[in-house]
Amino acid sequence: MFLTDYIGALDTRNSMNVNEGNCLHTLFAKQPAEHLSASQSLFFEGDDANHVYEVLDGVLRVFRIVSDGRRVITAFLYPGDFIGFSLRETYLYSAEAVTPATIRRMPRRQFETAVAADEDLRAQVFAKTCCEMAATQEQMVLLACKSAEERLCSFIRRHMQRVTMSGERAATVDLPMSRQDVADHLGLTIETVSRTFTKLINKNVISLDNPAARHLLRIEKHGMLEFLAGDNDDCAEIRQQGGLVMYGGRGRH
Amino acid sequence: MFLTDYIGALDTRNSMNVNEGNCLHTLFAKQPAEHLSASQSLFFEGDDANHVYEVLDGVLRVFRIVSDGRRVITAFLYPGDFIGFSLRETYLYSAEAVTPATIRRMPRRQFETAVAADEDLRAQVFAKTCCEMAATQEQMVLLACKSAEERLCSFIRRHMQRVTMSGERAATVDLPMSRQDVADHLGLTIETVSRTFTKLINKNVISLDNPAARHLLRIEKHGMLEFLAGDNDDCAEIRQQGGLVMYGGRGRH
DNA sequence: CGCCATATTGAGAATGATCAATGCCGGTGG
DNA sequence: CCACCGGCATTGATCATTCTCAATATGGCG
Repeated sequence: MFLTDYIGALDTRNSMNVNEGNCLHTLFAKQPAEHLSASQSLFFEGDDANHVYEVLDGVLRVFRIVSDGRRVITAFLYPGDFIGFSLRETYLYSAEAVTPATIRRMPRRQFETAVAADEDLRAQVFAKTCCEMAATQEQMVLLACKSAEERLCSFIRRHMQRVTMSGERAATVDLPMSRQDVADHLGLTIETVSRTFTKLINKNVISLDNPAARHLLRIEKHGMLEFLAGDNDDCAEIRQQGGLVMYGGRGRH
Repeated sequence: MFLTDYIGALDTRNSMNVNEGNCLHTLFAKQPAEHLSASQSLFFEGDDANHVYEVLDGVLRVFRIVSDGRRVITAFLYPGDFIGFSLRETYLYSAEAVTPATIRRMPRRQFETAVAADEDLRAQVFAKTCCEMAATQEQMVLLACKSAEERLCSFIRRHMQRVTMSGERAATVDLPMSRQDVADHLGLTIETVSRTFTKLINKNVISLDNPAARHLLRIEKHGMLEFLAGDNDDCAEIRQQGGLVMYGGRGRH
C-alpha cells in the first residue's frame, strides 16, 4: 500500500512485518525480486491492474498525467510500502522508479485469494489502507492551504520520517527525487521549489555540504523545519469547542 | 464510505445496494435511523472512532481544522455513502450535517465482526474503499493544478453526478452547501468562489432562476461546464508513450 | 423594522507562475 | 586533455491569479 508515509502514529510498517503469524512481507517473499533502474516504469495509468507490488528497496513515484500534460505525483513509495491494494480493474496512476529499486510482484488474483483466506493478512491490508487514506488526506490539506515554504518543509520532514530508521534525527538526508518531482508532488513549479530551497538555505534551516550534491541535505535546525512546516497540532481544544468560527482564507504566512 | 462521488465508472452505489446477498445497506437497516439538523455535528476529529455510519438522506461535510484555524473540507457525503470504514483508533476528521440529514450508526466492533464473517460484505467494503481512494486522488489533482474556474466547474459536475439519479441531465441542481463550504473544499476563498460563480453566470454557463435562491443553479450549458472543468481525458495515448515529457508548471489557463 | 448571517463587489497587495538567461556537472568525442 | 553538449538547477524580471481587507447588498427572522 502506498502513501504509508508521514503518519507516525498509524505507521504499521515496523510492527506488522515482524508479526509471528502470516504477514504481507512473507507473503511476497515467495515472489522473485525484480530490479528497476532509475526512471524505469512499473505500470501505466489505465493498464489492467493485474499485479500488486511490494517495494523492497529504493523510491518510486506514483503519478497521473492530467489533460494539459502536467504531472501530479500523488505519492512517493518507500521500502515497506505496497502498491495496488485498493484497486480493481485498472491502475488509476502510473508508477516509476525514482532511484534504482527492488520490488516483488504478485498476481492480483493470487493476492486476493491469500488475503481472503487469512485473518492476519486482512488486518494488515486494512492497516495499510488506513495509513494510505490518512496520508492522502494529509496531502490534500497541504495542497489546499499551505504556502510554498510550508509545503517544502512538510515534504522534507515526511521524507525524513520515511528514510530514517525509527525516529532518531539524522544530520543529513538524501532527497533522491529531482526538483521537478518535488514540484509535481507539491503543486508548485520547479522555479518556486528551487527558490524555496534557496530561502531555507539562506535562513540556515538546511544546508548543502557540497553544492554539487544538491540532493544531499544537511538539516541545520530541526525545530525550525518543523515549525515552518506549519502542521503544529495545537488546536485540539478549538476543534472541540465547535462554535469558534475562523474558517476561510488560505492564510498564506 | 465517503468520497464515493465523481468516479462514475467505479460507482457501486446503485449496483451494490440491490444485491441478492448480504449488503451493507441491509446490514445497517437494523440500526435505528437518526436525524441531524443542519450544521449538527456527528463526531469530532480526534474522538474515539467508535462507530461507522451510513448516510440515508441529506448532505454531510467531512473536514479538518488546521493549525491556523482554517478548515479543509476533504469530502461531502451523500445518501449511500458510508463513513469510517478506513479508520482505526480515532476519527481523523470531523463530520457535520450540511442539510438536515438522516443516518444510521453501528458500533465499530459490531461492524467489523459482521464484515469479517461475510465475503459479500467484505467485497462491498473493498469497493467503497476503492471509490473513496479514487475520489480523494481526483481531489488531489484538482487542488494540485486547477484554476479557480476549473475547480468550481469540476465541483458542480461532481455534485450533479451525486444528486441526480443515474445519469440524466437535470436542468437545475440544488447546491445546498454555503459558499464558504465550497471555498473550503476547493482550496479557495469565499470571495474567489463568489467571483467565479458570477463569471460563470456572466458567461451564461449557469444561471440563477431566482437571485434569492443562490443555491438553486440552472445549468445552461452542460458541455461548456464540462469543458471548463478541465478534466478532458484526451491524453491516454500520451501517457502510454512514456517518453513524451511536458511536465511542470501549474498551467493556469 | 432592524439585526444577523451570508453573499457580492471593489481596490490593492502578494504569492507564485511564466518567460528567459545563466550556471553547473557529467559524459562524449575529437 | 579539453571543448562541446544535454540535463538539471538556479536566478532574475515581469505578469497574473488569487488573497486580503473593506464596503456594500440581500434575505431570513425575531
